[in-house]
Amino acid sequence: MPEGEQRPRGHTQASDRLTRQGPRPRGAVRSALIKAGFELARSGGPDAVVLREVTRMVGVVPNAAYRHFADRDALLAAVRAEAVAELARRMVDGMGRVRAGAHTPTGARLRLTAVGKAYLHFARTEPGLFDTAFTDTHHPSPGASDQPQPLEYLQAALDHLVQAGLMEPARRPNIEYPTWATVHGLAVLLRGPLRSLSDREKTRLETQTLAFIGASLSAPQ
Amino acid sequence: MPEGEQRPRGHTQASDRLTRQGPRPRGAVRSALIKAGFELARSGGPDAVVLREVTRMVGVVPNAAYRHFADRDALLAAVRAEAVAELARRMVDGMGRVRAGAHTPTGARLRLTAVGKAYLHFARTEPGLFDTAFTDTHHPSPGASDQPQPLEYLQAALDHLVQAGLMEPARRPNIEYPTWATVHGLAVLLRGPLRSLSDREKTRLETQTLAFIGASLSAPQ
DNA sequence: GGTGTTATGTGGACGCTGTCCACTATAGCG
DNA sequence: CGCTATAGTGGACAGCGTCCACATAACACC
Repeated sequence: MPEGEQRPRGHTQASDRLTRQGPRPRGAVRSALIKAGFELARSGGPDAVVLREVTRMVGVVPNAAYRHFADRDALLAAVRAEAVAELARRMVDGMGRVRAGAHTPTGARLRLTAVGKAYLHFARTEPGLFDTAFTDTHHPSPGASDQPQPLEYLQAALDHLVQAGLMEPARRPNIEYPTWATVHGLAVLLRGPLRSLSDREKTRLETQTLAFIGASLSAPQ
Repeated sequence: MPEGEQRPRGHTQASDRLTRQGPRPRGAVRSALIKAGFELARSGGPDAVVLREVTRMVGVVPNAAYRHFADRDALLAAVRAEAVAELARRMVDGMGRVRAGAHTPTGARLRLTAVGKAYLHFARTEPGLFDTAFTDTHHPSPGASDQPQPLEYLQAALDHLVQAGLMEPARRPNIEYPTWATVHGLAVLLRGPLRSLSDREKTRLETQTLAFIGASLSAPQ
């Protein structure tokens, strides 16, 4: 025991608030835990979201987390939902920067590539959050809708592609999954087996892959 | 201390071999550790490869592992190399079942889809090994060549596609990466966000995705 | 307006993990 | 035959997720 600072036990007093960091506004700890977990996930991926560290950042004892989450996995699920929401936000931002109307041929094409580029850019610049967004959490993800939001934006972009006449309607059904798989797969490979490629090569591969998708979507027959 | 079984300390004797499991054949422990880790990875993925459990399976004290591997990560890297080798084996098997020659149009096409199907089948039937094969291990993977072997089979299949006249040579350069990304991405998504799909739907998506790849590869211009 | 219930945070403990250090015994070389 | 590198043992440590018992604050209700 280093210093002789005696801390009053039991009966908590007003002056105690500063040292004990007693009660906080309702629900503040819960969101603070998620926020702290989000920052840990950003810098170190899902494995960096360690319960004791999160509570330490919030200034609370480890057990306090169990008042808000069943276990570490539930906390991670909440952080994951936040990471997914952040990815969705980036995709919307990317699409929003396209000036051409969504129903014009060029607009439809540009929006689709904008969605893909935003996805790949997110994976490259926020690897921790990207890994967290797609980690497995036996607990169901809370908050967000059951359907993953990012998929919806891709679906909309593909629908516009059909409406603009750049893709045959017969090819449309379920095509969002091969499309998503291609972009997602490249993002994963660039973070994994292909991580030693230069930034220049990575960018070139991203461009080639988006063209690869475009070639399949607008293939005849 | 439950029983009064006194174990001789220090000076090890012949009769001791049975209880102490003393020295084993040279290098036997190392490969046994990898094999045990491989089985753990098969049933529980990379996180299931816990050093103490691996040594327990081999019948050796935890510290013994440190005579063969720098740390848990090095052991995991060895297990990962084994998982990659297993994936490569499955791909060769799948290609080998195609009877048509590799240089005939139908043979080239069938080989490419056989490679993709083997990849997806591996991910679906051996999820633990699949995750392990693509886990990150700060240690470089030992044993296997620097280039990932599975990629080489894909490259060969694509080369045959060009030679058979089913793909324009101008489209060939680096096309293995978008192709790999598509198959890998689908495998990952089916284990992640799309895991709740029925087996029937998954199989249909796999078929559609391979067709998606084929459409892009053999697109004109 | 006092009282009891519920939500929230604390303290201490347990078993598990990866890893380190000191020690021992064997194998194979000279 | 002796020495040195190699391989295995034993004990320890800190950090982790989690559980239990307890203390306190806010809130509802009569």
